[in-house]
Amino acid sequence: MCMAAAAAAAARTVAPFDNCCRHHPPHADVLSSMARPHATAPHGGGASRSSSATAPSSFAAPPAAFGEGVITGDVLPHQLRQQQHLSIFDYLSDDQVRPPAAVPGAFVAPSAMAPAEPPAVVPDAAAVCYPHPRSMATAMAGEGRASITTDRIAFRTRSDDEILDDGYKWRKYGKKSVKNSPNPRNYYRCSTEGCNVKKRVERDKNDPSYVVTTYEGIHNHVSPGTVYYAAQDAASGRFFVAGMHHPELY
DNA sequence: CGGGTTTGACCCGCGC
DNA sequence: GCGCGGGTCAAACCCG
Repeated sequence: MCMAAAAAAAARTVAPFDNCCRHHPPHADVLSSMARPHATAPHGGGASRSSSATAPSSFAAPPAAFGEGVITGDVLPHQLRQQQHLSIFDYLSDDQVRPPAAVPGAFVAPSAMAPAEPPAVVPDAAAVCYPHPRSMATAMAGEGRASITTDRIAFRTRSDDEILDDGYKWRKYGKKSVKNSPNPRNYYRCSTEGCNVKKRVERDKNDPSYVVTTYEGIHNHVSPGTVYYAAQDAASGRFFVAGMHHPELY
């Protein structure tokens, strides 16, 4: 990805951090990040809010919020608050990791869409890839090329709540017990009309204290819990859109 | 009453 | 072809 695109990506990923600072993002590991270079439809997003009212989420920074980042280190709630005005790259630099290709969960304005680089390999021993079955089949059938790309990203968070408040509204449409795992897998779909983003949530079979969340697709709308706010430049006195915050924060 | 959840049934791809 | 497993559907139910 070119620097301009990276900068644009960084710019659009700062907001979710702001948006989520009222929550308590638990330890989060991005297990994989695979992006289809040319998405079939312009998508975009930011953060999301689970529709599961029964489980108020304590987390609001899934891949959408983390933007183009492979978060492998511990980000404690208070640390996040302190750093809420830093860009995604501030986090990335802390962990000495390079940003992966475009992250499905992030909102991307159609005009901001740019060809993504091949998916980054997460240098994390705990990294687990969750390629889309169809993409996997295609990759395996395609002349031995190993590139597997899809609008899917999986990451895990250490949290008591399985429902992560990422700013979007989700509707549960299925639950399935998975072989070799004592924990059921829950299926969610973005409640926004016309948005086909899905996510799967299940507890890590090896460590139940972790929740593995897999996003598939990219939101074609902004987060319902996100609003733009304007800031005034001290020098010029002009107003400009400075980012996104949740109204409750002020 | 509308929207979300639950849960059994169904569909489909894959391996044998 | 058959069985298995993952993903989705949809009717019933729940809740504010």
